[in-house]
Amino acid sequence: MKELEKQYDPKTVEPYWYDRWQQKGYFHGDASKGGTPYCIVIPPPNITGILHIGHALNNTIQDILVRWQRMEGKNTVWLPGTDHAGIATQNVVERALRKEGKTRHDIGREAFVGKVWDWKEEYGGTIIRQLKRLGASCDWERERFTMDAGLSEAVEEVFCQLYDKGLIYRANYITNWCPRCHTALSDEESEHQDVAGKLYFIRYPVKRDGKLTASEFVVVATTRPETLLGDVAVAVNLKDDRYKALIGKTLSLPVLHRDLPVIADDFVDPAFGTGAVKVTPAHDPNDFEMGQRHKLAPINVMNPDGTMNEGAGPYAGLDRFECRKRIVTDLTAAGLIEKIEAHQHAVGHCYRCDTVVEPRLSLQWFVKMKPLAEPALQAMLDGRVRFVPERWNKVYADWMGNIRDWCISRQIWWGHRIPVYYCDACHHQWAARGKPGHCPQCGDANLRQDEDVLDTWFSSWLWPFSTFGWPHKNPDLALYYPGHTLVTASEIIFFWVARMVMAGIEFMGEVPFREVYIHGTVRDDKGRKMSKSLGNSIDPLTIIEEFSADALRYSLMMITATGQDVYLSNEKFEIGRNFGTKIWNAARYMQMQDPAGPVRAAAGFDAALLSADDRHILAKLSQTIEACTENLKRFRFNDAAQDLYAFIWHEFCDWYVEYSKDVLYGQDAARRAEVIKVMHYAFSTALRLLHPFMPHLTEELWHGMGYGSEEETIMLAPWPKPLTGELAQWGATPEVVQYVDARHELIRMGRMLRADCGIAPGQKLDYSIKPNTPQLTVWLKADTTTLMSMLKAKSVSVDAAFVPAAAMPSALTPIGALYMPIEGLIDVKAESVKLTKQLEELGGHLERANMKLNNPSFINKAKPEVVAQFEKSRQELQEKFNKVKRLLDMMG
RNA sequence: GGGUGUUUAGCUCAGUUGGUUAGAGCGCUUGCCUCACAUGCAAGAGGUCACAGGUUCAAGUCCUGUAACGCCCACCA
Repeated sequence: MKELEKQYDPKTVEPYWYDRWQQKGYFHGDASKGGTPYCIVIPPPNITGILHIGHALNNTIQDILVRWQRMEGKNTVWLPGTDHAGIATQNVVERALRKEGKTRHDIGREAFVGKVWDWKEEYGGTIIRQLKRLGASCDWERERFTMDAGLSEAVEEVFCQLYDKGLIYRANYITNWCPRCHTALSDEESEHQDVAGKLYFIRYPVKRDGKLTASEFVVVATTRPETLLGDVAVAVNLKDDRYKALIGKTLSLPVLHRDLPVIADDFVDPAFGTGAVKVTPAHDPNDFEMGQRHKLAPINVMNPDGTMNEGAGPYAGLDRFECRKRIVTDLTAAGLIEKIEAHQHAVGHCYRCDTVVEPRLSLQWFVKMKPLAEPALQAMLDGRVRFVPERWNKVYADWMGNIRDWCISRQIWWGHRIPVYYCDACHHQWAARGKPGHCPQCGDANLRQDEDVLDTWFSSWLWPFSTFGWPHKNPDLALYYPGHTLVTASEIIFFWVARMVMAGIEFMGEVPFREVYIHGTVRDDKGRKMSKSLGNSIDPLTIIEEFSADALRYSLMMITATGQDVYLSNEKFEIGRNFGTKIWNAARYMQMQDPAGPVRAAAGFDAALLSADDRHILAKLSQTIEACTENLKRFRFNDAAQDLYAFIWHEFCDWYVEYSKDVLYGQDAARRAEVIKVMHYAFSTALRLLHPFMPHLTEELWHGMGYGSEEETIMLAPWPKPLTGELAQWGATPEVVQYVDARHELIRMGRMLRADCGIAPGQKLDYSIKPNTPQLTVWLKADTTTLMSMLKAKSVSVDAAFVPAAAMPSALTPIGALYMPIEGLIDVKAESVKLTKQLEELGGHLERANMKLNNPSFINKAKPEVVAQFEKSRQELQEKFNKVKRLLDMMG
């Protein structure tokens, strides 16, 4: 126990406690200790990354869950680590290399990969250090990297299993190609962006009897004129009368003068463009399929870097966009451009470098996804894994249901090299774990390994079990798999979450986590995504510097409604800072009153000495425990944060501390001791609830106040339980709560009157409250009309008989008396619900009765007495109905 | 094109199974450096709950439609 400084100093306090927690090993989970596991794996940030505000949000949420569950006594692991981020990291190192005037090809594969490792050693830990500054209670002893030995082993194992099962294949196919990164991309890595492009209408001359006709053309529309160099046909719809006669005829490809057949294909939509489509199998996925259907060999006219190759004839060597310009110029000169229209369409962009993606034919590796997706979809439908908020279930299901094969090969050097080997002697090809010495078929030792590396996500999708030592069986894997919760943003549901579910089921036989909490995206105050290029990003470390890590964490939680996007600006962080200051000062107040208070508080209360206010704050505390816990269970972090804020600031500080001053500065020693006990009880409990949100401040106060011994930590203090039994024991009944709440209302009204009537704050007024009909008598210098209207606005009843003038101090004018009915308050909601049920029942009867009476067959068949009797009872019912309705109206 | 989210105070947002007077923070107005806290205290003003219908005794909340903005997915060249 030490005296609290006047000013809280997070800059020294926060790192102090974080280091201590780490030294003491509080973050580490030990499988041999057994118990109920609670495991979260971190979405591994890229080694190229620096902590941005989205990470801060994501990791604060995870830390809150983990710290809460740790206090609940679970065997907790939050497994941290980083992702090697293939393309992104390679780009960074290549850029550095370029500054030296070199390319990766100049230094060779091995040296380049060595350089990336060097870079990783030097800079790859940045984000980890930043997570520590945030207060993340990760199990750092378990830190993993997607390229470390264990994970690489898992990657090879998975590749071989899928390969041997026939789920991995190699094929020539149109893939998304990034000409800047020189690699294929998966569909997910190609981001569609709307682009204001142009639709070029180009004339293809028709040949008759092998000769060009001067005036006959087929006009095709395209957004990428340069690809016409790779055309092998023009397609029309069989049902399109305009072109029927041309099917089977020959056209001449502009510029290159190649002969192109006119073919018929259902794919062509007669309503779009001109109804005639150029067929370019090497540069368009649809055309590729058409080419296959019609057995037309593709012509590739582009190099991997996006320049035109020798197939482009005179345009060889030009960049694709330069070529586009030139070809349009040339076509225009030749009179072959019919028109050019503006055309808005979606174009794929590389998710790493934002270059326009080129659909391009190349030899790539793929994973067959359907067999993996079906059980993963089923797991969600069964509820074995569920998304919060629920709406993401549908997004997940849609993707799983329409899944396409996953292109997993990348033409880069940084990553897990594809473990496929080729024997040139016998042309055998196989996948192997570890580096094989010779060909298993012919024994030849002259082997080649595939040059490509795997998609980064091919290691990420194994993260929940590869990090625990899979494929080797071990106690960690047995206890901590499957994990409990996954916390992430919606952007990587397809990249990562969905694929982890598939891998978990395929290789572990069970989903990797039970629930997936999808939080919102952090945006700036104009609704834009935070990004470096926009210059609108808020650097969490700057915020930590200016406010504190706890302030950052708490503020983020206050404004993050479940799954909603967060709009952020700098001043939002004042919430957390001010809250921290408030708490600090409340603690100082208590310490000043009685430094030994916490010790005495441990003794428990003497119920007979508790006042209504004491009981009230204890009841509110219990409500807060319950609400806060429930809200954490439901991922309602903003509500939980709000609960704590309202309790600590408004109940505890605004009311209870103020109330306590009367007692603590007073003479009644027994009451004084009791109030101090209550105060410490409430405060220390609130600190525990707040710990997951503001870990450093709460630990500092836990020790500063002396709630735990030097060797203890609030991190492992038990999570508070609602005080159901205790409240009854202490006499903290709902009536007491209602009474005190009502009195607060009265006091507020008194203050209002003071303020409105201009009574100086220093001037004492005489408020008297009588039991049962607590009456506030106010003497004020104001007229009755004013008071009446004020009271009316607050809908408080005013006794018609004012206090007799004789009873007033002569210097003041009596103006009114205020009544607050405490006994006999009607629970309008409960009563209404009761009546509503009655009404529904009556309504049902009534409707049936009406139906019967309106039914001709009933009237005809029934005896008149029966009808009369029926009519009578229907009227009675109606009356009853109206009565209930009137009652309801009165209450409403 | 399909899906999905948002629209509530000047601003940023809560508002759970429909139910008492629609809340919070910031900002604003007024008065206070009152012995924990001016990063504070007390009081106040400020709302046609996007719009139009509907269901209900009762709608910010449920249903139908409309509009604006946003996000995701998508091989009409």
